[in-house]
Amino acid sequence: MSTATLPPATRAARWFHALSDETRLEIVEMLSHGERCVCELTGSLKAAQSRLSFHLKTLKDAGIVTDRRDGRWVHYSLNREALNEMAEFLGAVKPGKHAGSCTRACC
Amino acid sequence: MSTATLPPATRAARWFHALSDETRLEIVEMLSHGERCVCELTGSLKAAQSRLSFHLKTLKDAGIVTDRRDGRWVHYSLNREALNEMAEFLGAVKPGKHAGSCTRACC
DNA sequence: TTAAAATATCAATGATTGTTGATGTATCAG
DNA sequence: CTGATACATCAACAATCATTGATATTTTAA
Repeated sequence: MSTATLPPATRAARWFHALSDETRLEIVEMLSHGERCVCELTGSLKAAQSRLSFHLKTLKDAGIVTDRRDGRWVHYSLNREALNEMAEFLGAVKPGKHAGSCTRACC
Repeated sequence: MSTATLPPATRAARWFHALSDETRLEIVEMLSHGERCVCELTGSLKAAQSRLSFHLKTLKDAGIVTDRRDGRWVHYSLNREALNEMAEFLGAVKPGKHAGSCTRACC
């Protein structure tokens, strides 16, 4: 279920989709403080367990978070690499990057 | 139709949603080379006109692009500010930012 | 070995989003 | 004024996504 082999635009679209939901952004915010287990997230975000699980899976499938089982708990943490690549994408796309070499075809 | 007054998480979710579609990412890529009119985008991306228009509206509503009418053409360009804020969000969320001050509640 | 806790998965449903083709609107050229 | 061009909007439909409640799985404790 890795996204590593997908074409770049597809990968990027999945990353952005994973962050396009407020609940998932809250999860990401919490994980930015460090690894958290699902029970902590369920407690803080007022969300049903299966809902949380769904959103965590969405984030995981997109490669934004990783999980680690420890006994009966599962701990989630952010994947720094994915966040870096997203930031890189945004940087590459900033206006002005290509200035000069880009003429317009019409109008 | 501005997003300026929305709560930050809502705003961020909309930005990310706007970039969660491959067609829109292609549009953004093209606009990163400079302002473009719809006819150029329609030509390059193999997409029906109404489809393009829909995606441009989505990007515009999210504040990612701006438009400028010039006679019978409409030119779109990237909104540098929004891209900066997205990058800022990603930077703020990178693991390690809060190291030390964050203890875990359980597990 | 049984029971309970932590989490995942599933099926059903509803909500949101994207696509298509048709029609509307503004602007310009003749 | 008329017709054509560039673009937006709309309605209908299809596809994707999120939510809920129920059930399954794994692990540990008693």
